[in-house]
Amino acid sequence: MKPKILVVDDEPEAVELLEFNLKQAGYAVSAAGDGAAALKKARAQTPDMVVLDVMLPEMDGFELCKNLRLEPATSRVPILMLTAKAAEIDRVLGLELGADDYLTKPFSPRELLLRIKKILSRGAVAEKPREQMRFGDLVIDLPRHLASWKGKTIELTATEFKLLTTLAQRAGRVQSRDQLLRDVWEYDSLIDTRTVDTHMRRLREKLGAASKHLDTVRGVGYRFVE
Amino acid sequence: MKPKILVVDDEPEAVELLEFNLKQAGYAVSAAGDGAAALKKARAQTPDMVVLDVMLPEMDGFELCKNLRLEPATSRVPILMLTAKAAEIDRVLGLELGADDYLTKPFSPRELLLRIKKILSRGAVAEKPREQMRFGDLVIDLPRHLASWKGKTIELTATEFKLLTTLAQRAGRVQSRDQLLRDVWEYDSLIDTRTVDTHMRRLREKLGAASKHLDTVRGVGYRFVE
DNA sequence: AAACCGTGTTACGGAATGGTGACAAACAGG
DNA sequence: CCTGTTTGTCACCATTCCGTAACACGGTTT
Repeated sequence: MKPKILVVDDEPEAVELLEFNLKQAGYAVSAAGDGAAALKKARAQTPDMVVLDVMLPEMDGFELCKNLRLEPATSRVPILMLTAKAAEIDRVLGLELGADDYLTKPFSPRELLLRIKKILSRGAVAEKPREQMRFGDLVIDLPRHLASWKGKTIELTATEFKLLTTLAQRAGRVQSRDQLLRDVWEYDSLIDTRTVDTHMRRLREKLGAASKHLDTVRGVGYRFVE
Repeated sequence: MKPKILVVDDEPEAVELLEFNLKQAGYAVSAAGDGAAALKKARAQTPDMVVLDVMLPEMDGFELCKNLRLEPATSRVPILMLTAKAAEIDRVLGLELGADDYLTKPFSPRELLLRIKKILSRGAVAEKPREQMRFGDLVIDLPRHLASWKGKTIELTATEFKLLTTLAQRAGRVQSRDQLLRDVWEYDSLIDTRTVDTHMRRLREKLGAASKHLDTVRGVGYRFVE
């Protein structure tokens, strides 16, 4: 599972540039153009990191940073601040705001990626994906894009495979349909759809006996059990 | 009011060194030499933070960390791990253990104090909902969406589960029916309050012996007791 | 002691939920 | 351009779940 990064900047070109570079580097990126939207997205997605421009309309970066720290859901998410003035640095990193690092504009993409990597590797969150998983007779191999049951490979389509791996990597924890739509389909909008159900059905059909690992939690979502 | 810090290490000299530095910096310090003693002290004092050496006789640091997280009284206390090997870091900070930060030996006192200050400044505000709770033989696991009694899972519907967790997270405090309707059902209007009663009954029935945790407070509401 | 209040208990019909089969659009490969 | 596969959506149905009403019970008040 790629680390999720939330980019907050009011200039569309800046967002686009950041987004391109981060995606290139293998991160999952979402963006927000103002403080209110950023708070909302952060709450909903709990990203692994927030990259945040100080200059924002309405709620400025400082304010947003404080708010992120105040909410239980986001208080521990690392924050990287983008600032124009070197004079602000002390305040940014101080206890009052508690950002994890800063960058002064202009900066190179390489510089940015280095900072991000450093913060994430420091271990704030960073749940690195397991490349191969085995649950009894069920083996899932990510790089080979293969799933097998008792040594016999199971033919899965791309979506089915991604759904299976997403569930398996969070084994034990229930995933809501919305979460799955975001993580597997990469939808932002919350369309009410039975799509997830249908794909679960197809997945179960193909897995056969191995489908005992896929639990339905009525009223909540689905869960992979070991 | 000085923040209380519990230091856990089996080497007396190490404890002394830590104690000196922390007291110098204005913290109230207590110490424990092994896992069992640490658990007992943590329960009794509920410190603001635990500094914990991984290498311990009997119960090692990992085990202790897990146990601290499981008990309601200490599950939210930030933990700073002292570890010798960089290889262990992932596990320490991962979901399984959930320490808040780590330091590799050897480290300077200044470094230690910086980490502590940072964690405390953040954790003071962050009352994040507990993901797992244990009350005697009753275990409630939010992400897995599972409740169990003496290791045996209890089948609960979505609403019943939410009702149980809502009460358990505010253990000790009485919740009025209106409050429960707001928090569990997310209703604004005042509908028939007997709905809560009915669900409490179903919950008690399914919990069996564990229903001793659910108190009725006549004329007020319900309360979860430990 | 009787009326009363708050809660426990039981039962039931409507509503929500998820499984299933079918289908058409989108897509990929030759 | 054709063909077979994949994928999102829909309608239908069995099942489960939930809210309400009605009644029973015990403690409290008058």
